[in-house]
Amino acid sequence: MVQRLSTLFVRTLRDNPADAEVPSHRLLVRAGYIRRAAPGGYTWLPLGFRVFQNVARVIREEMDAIGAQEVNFPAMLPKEPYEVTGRWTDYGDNLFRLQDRRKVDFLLGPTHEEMFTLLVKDLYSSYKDLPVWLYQIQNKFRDEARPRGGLLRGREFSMKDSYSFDLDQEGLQRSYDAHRNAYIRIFERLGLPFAIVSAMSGAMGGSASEEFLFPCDIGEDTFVQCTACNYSANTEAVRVGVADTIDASSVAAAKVVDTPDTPTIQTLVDLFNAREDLQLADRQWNAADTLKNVVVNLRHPDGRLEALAIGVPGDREVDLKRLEAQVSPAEVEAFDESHFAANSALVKGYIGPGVLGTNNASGIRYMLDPRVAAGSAWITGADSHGKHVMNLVNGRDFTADGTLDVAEIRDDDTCPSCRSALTIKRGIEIGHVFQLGPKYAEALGLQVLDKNGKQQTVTMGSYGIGVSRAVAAIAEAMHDDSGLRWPLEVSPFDVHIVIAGKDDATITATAESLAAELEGSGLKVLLDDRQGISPGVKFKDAELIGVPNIVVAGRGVANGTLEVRDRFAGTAFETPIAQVGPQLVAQARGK
RNA sequence: CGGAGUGUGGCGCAGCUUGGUAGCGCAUCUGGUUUGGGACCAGAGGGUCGCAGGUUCGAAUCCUGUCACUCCGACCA
Repeated sequence: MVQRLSTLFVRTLRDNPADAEVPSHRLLVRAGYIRRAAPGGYTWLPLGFRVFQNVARVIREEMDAIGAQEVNFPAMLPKEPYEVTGRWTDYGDNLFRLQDRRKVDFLLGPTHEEMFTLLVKDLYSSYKDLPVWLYQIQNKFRDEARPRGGLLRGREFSMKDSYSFDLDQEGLQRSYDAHRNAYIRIFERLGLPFAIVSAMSGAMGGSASEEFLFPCDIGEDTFVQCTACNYSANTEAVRVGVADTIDASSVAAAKVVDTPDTPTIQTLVDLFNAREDLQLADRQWNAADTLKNVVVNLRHPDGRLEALAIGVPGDREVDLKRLEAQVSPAEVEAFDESHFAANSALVKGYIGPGVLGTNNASGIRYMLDPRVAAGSAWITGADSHGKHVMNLVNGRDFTADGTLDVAEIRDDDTCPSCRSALTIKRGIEIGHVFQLGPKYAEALGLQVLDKNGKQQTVTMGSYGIGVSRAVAAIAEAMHDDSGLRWPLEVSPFDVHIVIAGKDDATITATAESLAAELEGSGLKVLLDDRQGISPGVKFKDAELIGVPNIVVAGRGVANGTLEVRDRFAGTAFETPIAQVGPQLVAQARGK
């Protein structure tokens, strides 16, 4: 049925809502696609819900095409499975917990690995049943500390999550590749540009993991791409290779230097450059010649607190996100004055490898950035107030407990794969594929009998797409200054017909007849039949709403033409009335 | 959770400094004029000023608390 704008449940806004900052959020609210209903929760209005359903349809078609089967779980889940896997506590404050009238604990599902695992365990027990791929499109709940960007990060949001179950790693790899390829097709159909980057698996556990990121300045994820090869990774997942060993035989013996008033790396470097006896023959000292030792506390899941020291070149900071990702599930806390006071070996501001390490005075585990090559010489703390030591050689004068790759990644850093330069970009995570491995199957006892009649633990994969987030991402990617622009595949309507100009029976009849013709051919039509509204308002609304094809029935009708506009190309053609229908139908068929 | 800012009809805002019972634009309704780029005239409806206390004869305005929102940071399949 032709949808008339005069009866469509919508109210477009002339002004931007004050609480919306990012363009997709502003436009989705202004054009009447969504309304905020709760902190981090949005209501879909008819226009928005059509787009949402279209995105979901594309996802369904591609998931079904690879043989995945759709199921649907409740959002309110029992605590027990999540206790077994530890996520009842590991998920922390981000988990919505609630109790029933008898004080029994429940949670609102943030993701459903446990439930899918138990479902398969419930029904299947033979290798002959595998592989099996199940998915659902469902609202997820996460008590985000800071929802933002409207649909981009909500506390209740729609996610397509699928799960694969295989007998072995080769099977898992096939399942993973099938989903990965399906995701590529999905995002291509949605018209979303994307980068596939290596990722950390985070709270999900498991091993191989890649993210689909929509590159975009307002994105919350930072990733690197190699300028030469196809390496790309979330900055949290970038792994710098361990530097080659350097021959240290010509390095003079380590020497302690008095360095009063050098609280920062810069003041230390300045002092070395100012002292004639310390100056270098061929260049200035710089921050990269110093070894900075950063001490943090790790809070382990069992509540235990462990101090950890990290040695990084002085020109780099420790990237807390990268650190958190590396030490997960432990959390990073500050090492404050009271902790310094409790460890007398540490001299704040002058900490050096002399006391760090499990076998040294502080007893603190000491990890080195992989850039700190064996055989490299450093200026670093001498563990005595106002003193540093120079020519301290890694491997000769000190050893660490291992390497830990958590220093910040910078533009122009070296690609771990081909040694060319990396560039840093931001992106919105729109999809994520994981090889979970046996973690959940093991925890929940999902086993099947193999050919030999022996119990085998199943290996799993998990694959997510943020459906509501994808709607926002498309809006973000496609909009222009006048409003939204939807690819035909997801547009709420195929054609937006505007009745413009003076009230004229011929114009109205022509528009009505075109609308009926298009609907008859299976297209979805939005007809702006509002009366007493000036054409300018209708044009502005049409551009704001963003249906890609706009047909204007107006002054041209007297000469036998309609104006056909392309929202993306910005073009407008006067087209003979009889040609308009067939032309739009052909375009829609070819989409 | 830390820092900054903001809460006044559906949306955007003024009023708050100096307390006196709420106003403007958009949107909505009625009538009329208008009709190819967010028209005009006349009239109308709609707000316990985020919430709860307090001060005061009197609070949108001052005080305290609280909730929510936005931005930056922390956090975040």
